[in-house]
Amino acid sequence: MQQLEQALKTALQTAAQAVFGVEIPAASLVLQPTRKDFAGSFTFVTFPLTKTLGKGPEQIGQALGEWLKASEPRVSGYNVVKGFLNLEITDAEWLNLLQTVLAQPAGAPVAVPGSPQRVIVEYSSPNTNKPLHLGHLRNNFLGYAVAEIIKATGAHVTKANLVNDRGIHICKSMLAYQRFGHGETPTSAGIKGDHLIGKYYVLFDKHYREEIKQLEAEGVATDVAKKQAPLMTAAQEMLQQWEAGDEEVVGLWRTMNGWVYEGFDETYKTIGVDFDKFYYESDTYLLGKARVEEGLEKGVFFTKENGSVWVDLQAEGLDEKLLLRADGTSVYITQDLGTAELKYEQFGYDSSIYVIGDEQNYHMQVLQATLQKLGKPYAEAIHHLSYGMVDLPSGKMKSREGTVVDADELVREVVEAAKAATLEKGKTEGLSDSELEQLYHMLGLGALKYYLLKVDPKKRMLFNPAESVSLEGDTGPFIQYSYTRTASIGRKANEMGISPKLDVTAIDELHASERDLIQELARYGSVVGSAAQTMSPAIIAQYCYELAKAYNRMFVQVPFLSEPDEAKRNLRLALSARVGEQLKTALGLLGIQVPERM
RNA sequence: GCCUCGUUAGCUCAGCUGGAUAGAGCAUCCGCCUUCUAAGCGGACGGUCAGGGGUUCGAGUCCCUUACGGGGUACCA
Repeated sequence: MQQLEQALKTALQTAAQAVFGVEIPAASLVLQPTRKDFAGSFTFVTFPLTKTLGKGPEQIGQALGEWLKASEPRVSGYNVVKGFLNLEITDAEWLNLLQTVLAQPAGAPVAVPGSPQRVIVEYSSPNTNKPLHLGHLRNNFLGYAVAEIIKATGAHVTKANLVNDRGIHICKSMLAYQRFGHGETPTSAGIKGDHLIGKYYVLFDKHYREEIKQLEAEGVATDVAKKQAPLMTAAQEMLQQWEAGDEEVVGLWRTMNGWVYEGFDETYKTIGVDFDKFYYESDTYLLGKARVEEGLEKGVFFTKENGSVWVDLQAEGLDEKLLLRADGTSVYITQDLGTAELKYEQFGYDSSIYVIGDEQNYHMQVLQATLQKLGKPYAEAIHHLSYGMVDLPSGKMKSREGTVVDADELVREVVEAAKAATLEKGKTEGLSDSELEQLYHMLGLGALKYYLLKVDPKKRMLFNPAESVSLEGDTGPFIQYSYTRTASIGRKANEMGISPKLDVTAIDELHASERDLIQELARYGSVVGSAAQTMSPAIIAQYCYELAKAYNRMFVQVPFLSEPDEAKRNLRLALSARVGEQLKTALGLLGIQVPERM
């Protein structure tokens, strides 16, 4: 595709030289895809040339078009509408393009010049005090997809999960468990470990609020009550015990975190995300202090009277930021400084991506600026894939108000919806029970993943339950369905004993739907490139949709197996097979699997 | 207050470095299954691109401004 465009650009320059004796400035030498309602495939805008040439836009278009039609073999025709020169490409050139596409396997790495080679993507990064919810799903799907997309550019990618396994929030669950748990376990309760812990986190909050209410009734001011409530002080005590290595507390912490990890593992498995490396905040939270020391020695950080350590980022347009508390304990950013260094030591990345919600934009700026102050070589390599919140039709998700959408439950629902729809269609006789279960799972998750990934990550999005399980239109199952059509055609061809040999020389004319499809297929490389660069799986999702649509249009317009002309039939079978492979790999980048039948 | 992001069809979203009559899906309505999967295809309806200025051959896109909304601005994470 790029070669074709490049060739046309050079031809345009030659044309301008031959006809007008001038050079087209690089800025004006832009080709854009022709709008659907006009004939042609590439459009050159002649407006910018009117000044230098002193001629009308149409006149210029006519002259250039005429020259190209006569002298450029790739151009079969042209038309001029106002300042737009639309170029039509010969079928031979389209077939040429198809051959270069087919020369590479569909899953072959797409080289992107100047793209990073060693990449680490940190995503998921859950707290271990409650189960995953809808917001985590967006994070997980984004992280997984971005990692896969960058892999597709040939880079070496490490998927990392920084587990936030320590802190006051964990102690709250632990404390509630101690008080009200009666030795309950996930097995004895028959509840997934993460949900069990989540139950106690909620329980803590409930009792805590009762205590506050009671204190308030006794005439204590609200903010004082919040600090003085017995449960809160007990939780803080527990955190100190934990940091001091108290055996009982640490033991309980290990047990309860263990339950949570079992629960998370199960969820990760069902939603199909994975990690190459786990970091635990309990291991890394002290590492940042060494970086703070380093900054003080280098004189880029400073100490206030009370002993707290700060960095002054006002020159960078930020504020003074605290790096270490007066009592010497670390804050949020302290740990991040440590983890960044650790990751660099272990993986030597030239790009380190953090998949974190956009409420932390400022924090990430501070992190990067602070690392720059320290003169860290990897500071520039830090990229924040900042994504927007997922809103519900009822408004914001708030865990305290119980308006969160639980991840496990949501997955069950989408799979159930896929099952119901599949049974209704009744096209799956002959599949075994386990194959059917797999199919429902693929479709349900396909719908959910596509739904969450098709929106630009940076934007806040609305989660509409009905639309997330929808199977029609711009949805995952629509694309999966298109894939099964290619698979079906392939099977039938096999049964009929056809092993298509593509002979492009025997084809005199292409159908419009075939040209469109070739153009779609040829775009894939640049699509992956820009998705990787902008860290946007939405671009891949859109592409899958466009490709599937182009295929379906062709599917209803021309015959495949019953095409009498053998050369044409083979071309279509080759196109169909390629579309299937391409859809499979592209959906794979989004973590979406494809069934052979549905 | 300051910083930052957003506002496109009834709803959910596309719209690449400014380019043609602003595009999809859903919803509503109308067609198409005795030939390869109708989870499909075609068509209709639907827009003062939040408002106002500016830059230019040309602005949804760039600049300024107003309104509304989100997020941030903690010795919380």
